[in-house]
Amino acid sequence: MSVTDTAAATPSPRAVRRQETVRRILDAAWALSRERGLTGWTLRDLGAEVGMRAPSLYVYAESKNALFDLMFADGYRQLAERIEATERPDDPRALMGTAARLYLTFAAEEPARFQLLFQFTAPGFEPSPESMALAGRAVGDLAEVLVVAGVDDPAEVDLWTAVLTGLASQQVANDPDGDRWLRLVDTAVDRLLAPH
Amino acid sequence: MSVTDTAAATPSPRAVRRQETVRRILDAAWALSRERGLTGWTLRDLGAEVGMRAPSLYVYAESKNALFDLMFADGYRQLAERIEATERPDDPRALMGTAARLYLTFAAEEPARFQLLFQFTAPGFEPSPESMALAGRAVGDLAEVLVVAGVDDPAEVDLWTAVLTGLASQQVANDPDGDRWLRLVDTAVDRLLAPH
DNA sequence: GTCTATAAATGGATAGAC
DNA sequence: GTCTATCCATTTATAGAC
Repeated sequence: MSVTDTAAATPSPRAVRRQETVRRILDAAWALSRERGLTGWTLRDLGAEVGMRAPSLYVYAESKNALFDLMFADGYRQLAERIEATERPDDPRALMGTAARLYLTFAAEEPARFQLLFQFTAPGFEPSPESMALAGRAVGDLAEVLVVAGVDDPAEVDLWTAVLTGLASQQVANDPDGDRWLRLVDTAVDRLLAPH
Repeated sequence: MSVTDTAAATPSPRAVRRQETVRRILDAAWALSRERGLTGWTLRDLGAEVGMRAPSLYVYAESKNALFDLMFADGYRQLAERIEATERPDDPRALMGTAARLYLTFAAEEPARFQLLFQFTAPGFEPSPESMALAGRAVGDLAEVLVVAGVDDPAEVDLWTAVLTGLASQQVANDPDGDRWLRLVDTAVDRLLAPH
């Protein structure tokens, strides 16, 4: 095992420091995106926010797109954590409602994150295969919940993703500080899940 | 009445030529947006497409945002025409289905137009009050159809706009050349309209 | 109304010193 | 790892000739 091995059980102090700096950069990037939108800041701005000059950022990401990719992966990691931390009701209808509310509140609480993760709104950005795998896992989790609720038609998964992202995007775009679309989630679940 | 009055019953030849040039510019802008995305072209590109240099465009629009606003208004005019040209079934359920299909196909056939009209995806662009009035009229038309279908709760209008834009955005983003979400429209109408 | 020329500003990225 | 300095490309917009 090499001295610089970052996957070591006890990572080197150097690797730890590096990870901490990446964390600070990501936090700053989210903060700027929250304040000015996903495309509303430059590398200079980000450097200033984190306490360094723009060129120094290249030590941690080889391009601005690579930075978006770090944010993309970070966002899906946050979603996965949220899913893991949420209690799963036994009742299928309740489970479905919980899942829908989870996705919607996650989307609505950080519009910029929602746009990056679900609407690919960053110009010219395409997620790396590794990041896409994280995204696929999230959709898989939703499909899994649907199966428990007795819905196993792939077309149903499409319908649900459309409805959930539709509610989220209306909420984020037209009532970012309110709950005008958030509070429709139970109605939507009832209608979509009604016997048919 | 002045000689340059553009609202005259018989517009001056000069005004006609100007309108024709604006039309050519708009067509070129839509073509470029279709090929490269709404933000994928510059004023230079647009000028080249229409057969002039970038600075000449300023004769017809005082800024790039003003150009987006012309496109925005043009898009809603296209939607209004489409609505007007569509037969309205007497049966409320059939009417609702027709309206939903109209919106969805309109959105899906030109992703860039959908993004500009319904997702405000152009950077820094905000529609003028005049253009927003056109947009409001379109939502009003949908609400009107819902009333005919026996749905008059404002929250229902919100739910419908969310579902329709959700289906449209998934279609546009994930299956631009197919109909994976388009074909879900009747299912969606049935579920949302089911007695409750 | 269209052109050439150019301003003015932005912003991603690199070189090389420390 | 961070810095200064700078490159280089892009792009909106303006001035003024034709």
